[in-house]
Amino acid sequence: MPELPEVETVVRGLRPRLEGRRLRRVQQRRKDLRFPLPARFAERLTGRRVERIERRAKYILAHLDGGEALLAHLGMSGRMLLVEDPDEPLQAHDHIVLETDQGLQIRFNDTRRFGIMDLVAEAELQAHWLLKDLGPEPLSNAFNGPFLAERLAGRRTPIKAALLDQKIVAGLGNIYASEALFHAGLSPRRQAYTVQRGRAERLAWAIRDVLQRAIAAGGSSLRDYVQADGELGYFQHQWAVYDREGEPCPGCDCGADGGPLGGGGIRRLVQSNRATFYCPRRQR
DNA sequence: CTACCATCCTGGTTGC
DNA sequence: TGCAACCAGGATGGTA
Repeated sequence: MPELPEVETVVRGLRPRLEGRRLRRVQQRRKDLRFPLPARFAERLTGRRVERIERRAKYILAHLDGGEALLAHLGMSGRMLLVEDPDEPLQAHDHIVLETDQGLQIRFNDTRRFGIMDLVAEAELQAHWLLKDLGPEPLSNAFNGPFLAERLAGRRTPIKAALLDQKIVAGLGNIYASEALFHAGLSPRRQAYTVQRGRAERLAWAIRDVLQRAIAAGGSSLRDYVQADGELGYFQHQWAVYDREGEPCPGCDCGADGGPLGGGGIRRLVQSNRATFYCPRRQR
């Protein structure tokens, strides 16, 4: 599930339990996730103190003493489970277990194994191949209407696809891309280069707003997804269009029959092999 | 550049 | 009920 708000929620859950703690035991239960884990992964983590945890786009960065950082990505199904009792049996797909000097375990569980972990020297972090091309943080001051307009200029790809491009904005995924376009009143099919000036301003604002509201709600929980602290986010109840095909969108009579634009409510379409949801009345 | 597709993997849901 | 097809929050890489 993890897009920016979910990763931010996980980071906030991990911080109080991990920052300042030393890793006394690390288990690596398979040699790879999406990519091979680095050489001597568990040994290099064991005994290290976690100085600070931060989020960059959908990545989790745990800065360690000794000059390295643990880089983690949750992929599609990755979860960080906090387990108080180290004797609790491991579950299927628990791939990595970090145990702190207080006896708390953080179990990285990832059924589909699209997740990533790597150990990177601090000095090489900026240039890391997974991080170096990322666009700006959408919640930072660097991200605004004029910036977005400039990045979209000349691009013939649909705006929905452009929003999923992590080089343009870092951290949006399939759910929040649909949601942001709805709130900005822009059709997902619109060519990216036509989003300029006022439209870019509205879209940048909608992106920030939807991400901030999702973070405030603790992210969106699907199926059994649980945050690091065991709580369930509830932003999925505030989705305006995502996964709501056929329902009327909020504050619009698009569900009603008739009218020049027809009815039937929220529509689903496939772009770049991904589902997009939108309201044909409110989004142009 | 861009569009499209396959790919990595598992498991839940849908439809016949 | 059984089973196969389809679908899923990400992201890359190859091809045309």
